[in-house]
Amino acid sequence: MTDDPWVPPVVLLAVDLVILTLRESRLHVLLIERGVDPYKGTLALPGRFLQHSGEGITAAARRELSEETDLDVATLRLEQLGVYGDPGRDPRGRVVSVAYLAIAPRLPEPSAGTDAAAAGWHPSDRVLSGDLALAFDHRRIIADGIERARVKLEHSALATAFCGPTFTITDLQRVYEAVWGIELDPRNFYRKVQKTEGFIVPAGTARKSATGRPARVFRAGPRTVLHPPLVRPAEASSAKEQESEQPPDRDPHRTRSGVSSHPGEVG
Amino acid sequence: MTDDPWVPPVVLLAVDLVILTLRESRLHVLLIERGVDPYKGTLALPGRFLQHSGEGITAAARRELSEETDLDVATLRLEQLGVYGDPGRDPRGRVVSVAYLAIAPRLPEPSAGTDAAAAGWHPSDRVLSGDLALAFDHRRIIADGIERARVKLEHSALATAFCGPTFTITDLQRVYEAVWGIELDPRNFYRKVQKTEGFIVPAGTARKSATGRPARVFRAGPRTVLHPPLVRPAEASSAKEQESEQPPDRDPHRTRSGVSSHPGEVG
DNA sequence: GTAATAGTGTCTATGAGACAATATCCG
DNA sequence: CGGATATTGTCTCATAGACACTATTAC
Repeated sequence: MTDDPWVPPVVLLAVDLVILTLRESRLHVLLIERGVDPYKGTLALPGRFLQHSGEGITAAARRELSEETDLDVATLRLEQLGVYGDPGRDPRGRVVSVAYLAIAPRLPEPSAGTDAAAAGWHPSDRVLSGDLALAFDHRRIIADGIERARVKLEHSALATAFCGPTFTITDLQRVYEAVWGIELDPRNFYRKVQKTEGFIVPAGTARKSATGRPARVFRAGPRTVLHPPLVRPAEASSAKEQESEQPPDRDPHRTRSGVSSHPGEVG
Repeated sequence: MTDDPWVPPVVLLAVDLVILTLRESRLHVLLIERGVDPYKGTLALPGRFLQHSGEGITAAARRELSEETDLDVATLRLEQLGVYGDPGRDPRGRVVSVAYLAIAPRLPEPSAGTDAAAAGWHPSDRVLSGDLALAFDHRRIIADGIERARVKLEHSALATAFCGPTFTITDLQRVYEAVWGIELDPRNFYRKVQKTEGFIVPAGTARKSATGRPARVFRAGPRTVLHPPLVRPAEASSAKEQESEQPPDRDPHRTRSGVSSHPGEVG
């Protein structure tokens, strides 16, 4: 806050959503195809400008989320990722965007939003690898969002948000494997998850599968913070990220896991 | 990003800085006393509006930092904390503020900034406890910043940023103790820090102290990410924070340590 | 039976935490 | 020397990871 009497310049404020889900054991992100310039025809994150001066930022994000998904917005969580406001990131002028991260269980095909020619799920690795062209700085926002999800999987019960109301321990393992991009030992994972009291709780009957022994079914427990954390192996960070996801380090306080993967770090 | 042809509302964009340092083994935050309304005479974070439409957000933050401290800005690190943009947080209108976290070694008394009647260091616990009145939502911003620092201490070499160019292992321990608000065993801390290769490296001669055996001197090493992390004990999180720092939970994915202590989380 | 997945038991290496013991300064 | 702090050593317990083994289904 400054007290300068002179009138400061104004900016346009937008929200962008990184909505992640699992489809066929792979991490996907929801993208829309832009219907107008700039970047007409290019894939982009769902987002919108603030509708009016009194609209809260998270309120705008929540509204956008409900437009893009058919889910009950009240059950979904939104977490602020950060601000992306480089001058020149949007040719229309000074647009500052607040990015949010949302995790969704397997969804039906998304309903096309008002301003979206098409909305659909895209594998995260295709996005990160540069296989797909993205509008604005949205590739970086997605990379930051995925890294945030990776970290949160270690320390919070976020993984259950990828699953439906009930799930098996194997389901949960697939979440970790997809987001972290590695394989885990099912037996150690099983014990680890079970031992973390309150993480998951039994939910009735066993679920039969086409083959093999039916698995017990669980639902998310009251515990939201994993203590001790479910540490991801070193490979899960260094290996995959350095080649694809992370741009050259800009700040010494970021590296392995994106402990400081928050946008806007500067030296 | 939305494609609506209609003109969206604009907001004023500001940056606010949470600058932390250690003084007499206690965590302090830099505050200025506001010279004009609103909140004239109240303590607040140093901050400013964007100077012109082409100014980058981090550039603005860096500029504000150099105004408030005499330090070489190039050596300091700025990390984005989040966006604080609730309607009504600023009586002057729709002001959205991007908060940054900076860690500083022991500084000389700060130079009064242009718009500050006075600038000075204040113990963090007095701020968090509500002992001191703060302008706007700055108490929450500070709480978020401190929590971020606590987490980063676990996973990154951030602690060295609190120290001068060289320091002893005991110096480093005091950083952890002050930020985490607990006491650590010097012997275990010593080994732990030494074992983490690249965290700190010897820097020449031993430093003599008034009493006791002189300690070896180190400087920050190349390693910026601690792997495995320097886990803080459970008491360091739950105990202190629940009473003072954290408001009632708003999101199930936050609790112990502020894994998700990023602002703006909503259900 | 076999195939396949779920779940349990066990061993080992490593790290955390407690804490005794030693080293090196000042006076 | 005694007081104080630094540094090293050692012991114990808990956990992670590897992996053999048993259980329960479908066919």
